Amino acid sequence: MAHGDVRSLPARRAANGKGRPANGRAAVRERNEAKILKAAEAVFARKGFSGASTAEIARKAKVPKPNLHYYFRTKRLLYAAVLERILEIWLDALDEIRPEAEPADALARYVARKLESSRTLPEPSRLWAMELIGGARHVQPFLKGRLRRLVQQKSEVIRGWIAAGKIDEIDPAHLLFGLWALTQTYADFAAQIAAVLGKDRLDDAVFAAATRTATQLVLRGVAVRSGR
Amino acid sequence: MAHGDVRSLPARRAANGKGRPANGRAAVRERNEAKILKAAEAVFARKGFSGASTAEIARKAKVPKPNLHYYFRTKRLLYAAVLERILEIWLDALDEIRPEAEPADALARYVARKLESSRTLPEPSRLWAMELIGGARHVQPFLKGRLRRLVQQKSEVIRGWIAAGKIDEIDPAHLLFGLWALTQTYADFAAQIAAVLGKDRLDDAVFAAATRTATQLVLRGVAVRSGR
DNA sequence: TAGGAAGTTGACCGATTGTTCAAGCTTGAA
DNA sequence: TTCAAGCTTGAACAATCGGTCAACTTCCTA
Repeated sequence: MAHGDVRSLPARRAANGKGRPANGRAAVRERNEAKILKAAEAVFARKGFSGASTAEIARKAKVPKPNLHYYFRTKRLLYAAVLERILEIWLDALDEIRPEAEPADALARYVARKLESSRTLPEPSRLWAMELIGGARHVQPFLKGRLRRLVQQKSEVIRGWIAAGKIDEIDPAHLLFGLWALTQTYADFAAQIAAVLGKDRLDDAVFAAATRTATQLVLRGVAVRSGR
Repeated sequence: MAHGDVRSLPARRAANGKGRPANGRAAVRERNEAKILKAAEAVFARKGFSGASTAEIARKAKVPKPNLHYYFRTKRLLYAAVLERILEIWLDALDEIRPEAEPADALARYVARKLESSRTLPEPSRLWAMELIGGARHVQPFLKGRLRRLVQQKSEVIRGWIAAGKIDEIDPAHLLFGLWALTQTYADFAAQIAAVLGKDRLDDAVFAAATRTATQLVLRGVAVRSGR
């Protein structure tokens, strides 16, 4: 990642393991960091890094501004911490793409999971999109490293499916780009989709139709031969 | 649109019709406005509305900062002027979707045109994406009005294709959302795609593969029975 | 229970934000 | 040739920017 370790200001006794209720120094720290991270995520997602102001984040998190700098030394480190949290969410669904899985199941489940996280966690997706549109300066190492290797690895799985005659010929990487696009659009461009559909927000019915449509495009698009 | 008429500061003798070479007051104005709009487009596309600074736009356009305010009274009006230019580009390709067209041709041509503009004009697409992610505050009237009507109208065309048995059952609006997503991702998220593919920029080969993959997903996805 | 680290916060820093102003320059119409 | 309208621009505006500081309170530990 393109940032120093945030967890080094004071020593971090960390984890707390047990779901201890709410006491002790560590608990205070954990609670405040969470409050700030959540507020930061929302503001960065709407305005991008340079558009977001620490004052607005502090206001939304209901802490005085110097408190932000106490827990995260700079705006940039706060941004890095928010991005780091998002990476895992972003990658999570990809483990549906496994060699031994049936392509129809795997792809349908992947689409469903990605759409589900567009529904329940739209802000991380939007922040990620903002970062990429802005040139991905803060996540370049991740993209060129871990994500690139992961895509190569999953592409190998898809090529395996093709070789086994389970799906039609298709460019594996571009299939993945398509899957990302088809699913994240419902988080990133929710405002457009809602307005066009004449709704205030994207409700369950919209996501049901989205899942049906995206799944159909993908499964028929790669001509999955179901079964065995 | 969500802005006043920019063209009302002094009287605008406008248009110039003929491709007159480069003289006269109107020509100076036209040239400077174009310079500023181009620079503004690039900066807004990278930073969003609130993240962009008029100083950076002025620097990039190579004009003193007060000159910006002479031609576009405020930052917001400049932003509105940039957005307005983009709307037409955005809608243009949609006229491929016509009742009398063969679905296979129409959809393939639509995908190709959209990908072509992702390749040649990525910045307008990115600016549009930034605006939508940020909540679409400046383009809400357009989305709920003109775009909504256009989508309803094109959905009717697609429903016609379905009724005529030319393509399979599918939700027309979500098919359009999918088409937008599949094509604009190559402009909006170019940084991610390039990094993952190990390239510096998206070259012609990438766009060729993108066109093939997206077209395949769409055409097979809706099971076009090629006509005649 | 005393001491000190951890956490909180109002006031303030220089830099940058969008915007205004007034003075000067350029140019086309009379 | 005149001169007002159009255009240019350095200087400066209040407001906000990210960040610092020192004084204060809270609470764990020895």
